[in-house]
Amino acid sequence: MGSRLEKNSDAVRKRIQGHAFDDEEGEEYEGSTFGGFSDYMRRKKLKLQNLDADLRAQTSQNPQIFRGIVAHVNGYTQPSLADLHKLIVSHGGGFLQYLDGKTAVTHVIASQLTPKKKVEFAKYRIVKPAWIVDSVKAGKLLPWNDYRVVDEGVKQKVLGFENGSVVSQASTQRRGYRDQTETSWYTSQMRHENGDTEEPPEAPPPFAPEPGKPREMQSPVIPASPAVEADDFPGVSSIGEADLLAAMEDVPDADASFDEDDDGELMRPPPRLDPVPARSQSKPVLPPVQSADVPPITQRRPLTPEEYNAMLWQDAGGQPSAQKKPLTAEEHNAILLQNPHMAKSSTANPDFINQYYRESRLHHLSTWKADLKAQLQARAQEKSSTQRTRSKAPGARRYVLHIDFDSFFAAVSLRQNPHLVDKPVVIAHGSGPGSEIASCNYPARKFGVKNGMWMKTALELCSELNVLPYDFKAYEEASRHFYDSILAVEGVVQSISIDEALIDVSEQCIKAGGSDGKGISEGSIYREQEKAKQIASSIRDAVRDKTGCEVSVGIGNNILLAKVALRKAKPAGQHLIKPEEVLAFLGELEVTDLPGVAWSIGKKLEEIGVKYVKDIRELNKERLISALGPKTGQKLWDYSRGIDKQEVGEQVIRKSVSAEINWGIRFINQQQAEDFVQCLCDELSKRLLENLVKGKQMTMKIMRKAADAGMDPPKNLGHGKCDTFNKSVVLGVATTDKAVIGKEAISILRSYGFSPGELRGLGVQMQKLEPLKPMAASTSTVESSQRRLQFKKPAAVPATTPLKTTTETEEFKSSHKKTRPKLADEPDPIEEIANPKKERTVRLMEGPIPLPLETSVKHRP
DNA sequence: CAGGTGTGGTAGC
DNA sequence: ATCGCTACCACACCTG
Repeated sequence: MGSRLEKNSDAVRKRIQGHAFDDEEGEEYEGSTFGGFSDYMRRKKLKLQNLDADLRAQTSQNPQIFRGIVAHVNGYTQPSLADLHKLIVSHGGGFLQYLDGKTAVTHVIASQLTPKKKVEFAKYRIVKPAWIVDSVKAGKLLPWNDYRVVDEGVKQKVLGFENGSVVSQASTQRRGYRDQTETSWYTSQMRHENGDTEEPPEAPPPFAPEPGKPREMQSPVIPASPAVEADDFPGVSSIGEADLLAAMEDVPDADASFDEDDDGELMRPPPRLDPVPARSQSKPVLPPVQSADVPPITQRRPLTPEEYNAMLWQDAGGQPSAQKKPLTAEEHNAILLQNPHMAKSSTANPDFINQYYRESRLHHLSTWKADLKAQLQARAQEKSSTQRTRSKAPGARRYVLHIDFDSFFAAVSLRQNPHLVDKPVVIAHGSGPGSEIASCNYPARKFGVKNGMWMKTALELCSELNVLPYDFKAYEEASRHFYDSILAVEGVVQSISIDEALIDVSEQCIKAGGSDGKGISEGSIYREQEKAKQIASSIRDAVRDKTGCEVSVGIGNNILLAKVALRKAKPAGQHLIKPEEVLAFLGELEVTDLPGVAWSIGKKLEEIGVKYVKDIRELNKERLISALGPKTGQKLWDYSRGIDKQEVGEQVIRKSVSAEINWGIRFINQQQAEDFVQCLCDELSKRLLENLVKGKQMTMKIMRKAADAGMDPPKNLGHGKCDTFNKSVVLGVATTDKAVIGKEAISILRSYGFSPGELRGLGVQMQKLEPLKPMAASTSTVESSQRRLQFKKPAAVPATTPLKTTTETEEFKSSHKKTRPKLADEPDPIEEIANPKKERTVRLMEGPIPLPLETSVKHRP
């Protein structure tokens, strides 16, 4: 296995090669030679002062094989520095005269290096000039590895590898986030204040506007939105291109967001983080176009779908033309988003985040689960504080019920459409090929349709599929009835999801058996089992009664067995696994039927000859552990023998809060990406407040289009094949402040220097959580967690346990008294809680949020 | 070896 | 068209 560094390096190479490939595809570059001035007169005349930009513009018909590369030449070379410079720039590369150790040169070109230089350049890829020359001759980017100056054996620690990918569309790149800020933005700011200047005077700042570039090129013209209309699209060149470019420019006050909190040095970003025009950041290789050529946007009409398609088709490389080159990711997105339907469902829509979360089933499932977990914990805590009798006899038999709706979404939605119950039905947003099937009824399953499947596949299996829409509100209601029924049973309850729960009813069953639950008394065991079956049966009746839907129940002596029994129980049934059946039952299951075993572990097991659970028993524990790791190995060893030590209802406190979106992400400039990240951080901050926690560590998650992935993934507005990048930063102090979180997140995003158009997914996460305030905990914890899903009257007992009682209490007191400088824009948590109405308005769910309390309180322990 | 970070896998419909 | 979330665990690898 390669190291992460090597893996990233591979990714970079793939990407570089991918670019070369993209560029070759669909365009004829034959005959274009270095300099490539032959087409010059055919091109629009451009007033440019910047030599590199000029050269690029003149030679954009050359294969842009060095796109994404930023080179620096060291020492005497053959060909000369000037010639290499021309070669690189005329083929899409970036060039830096100075190597200040901070800008992200991707390659250093040198014929040879002194030992000292080798050390100095240790973090760069050092290649021979022949790499450039040969690549140009070949018309494609050759692997730089073949032209290493430093021996293969020597570990070249390449700049930026640790940041993920070095090579991006950007001609220059920022240093890694860690390089700029050791721990957080604050510390870097401190260093700045101490006069640690980072830029040698002669070196241009990495992301500053290129000197000599006409100013109007770098500033903004039109925000991209559905409002952007175009009158014509004469191809992707001349005016059409100019339109797009204009639309892609940043808005004028790009740094306004950083200036608004003007209350001290702390809030000002370090100079190198200043927002810069998208042009210099994301589109360095593009020939600049005069804005004067852009007709006023208001004069244009929307494009017809055919026109969009035609444009995108050109992008796909169908038309060989010396004039045209593949669109950049930003150009592509700009065209895509001209389609109002696309714009509405993507980041181009200002209300995107709200709209998205309102419709995302996975978001709902996750938040429901978190809510339920919090409530059940509160309940358990309340219970244990009132009755201290939870003394489980060790070694006694246990009876666990796993209860679950049959095709939950489908069953609930079908109540409105009873005529379809015997027909194949799925729940999905639409019937397009990439629409995901959230739930399918049993008639549909007979065709092989499965949850999570894309519509395209499902329709191939079953052409007469009926698609019903989601009804999240109805699901919540059904769930409430479900949990009412579950909680009416005497036992320990654990929520698995909106429609699924575990109950440990051992106590009841053993009592019914009339023994201590340990000895082998057949009569007792029989009576225990019958009791469990009877409980299951009554739950099924109760839920059917209240919801009109079927639930199935698996019964076993531990969670594992209850879970696998449930598989056999479905649909509309129940199944109890007797102790003497356990080994035979489990043995015939495939390993991927075990909880926690899916395709990845399944594949690993297959490689060592394991397909069925019984095969696991043939392996010794060491073999299993060496293949899967110590924990997983041990767990599967146990599982295969029916052993599962986990208890129902084990309390786990929340360790992270996050918000991410990996669909509909289509930016056409850096500013949009950053604005979106800020919105995500606002959302995250809101969720922190709702959960009454603050976080000390933030992680930014980024998905970027894989080098070999097309611009448009098979799923509409989906993320397609991506590389993922995570970076975390430890904040000096735990916070909920969206401004602070946003700055850090944006800073990390920038440090990668990705082309905004290639971003496909973004997320922010807070960890190292601390409780927010003591007051909060006693007044409204329960409320905050029950705002959305409520099956029970709020308990009088706080739901959250302080993480560490002693220190936390201290911290509460101090933070309460201390007049810490209030950061701009920071909501006062106490204030927030004192005025819950403010919070109530925020929630995403439709309809009145607080569900009627009376209906849900059926049982009081 | 205890601690960190980043990556990957899994679960729910 | 389409709504590919989110919390948690485990692991690999690194540092001191």
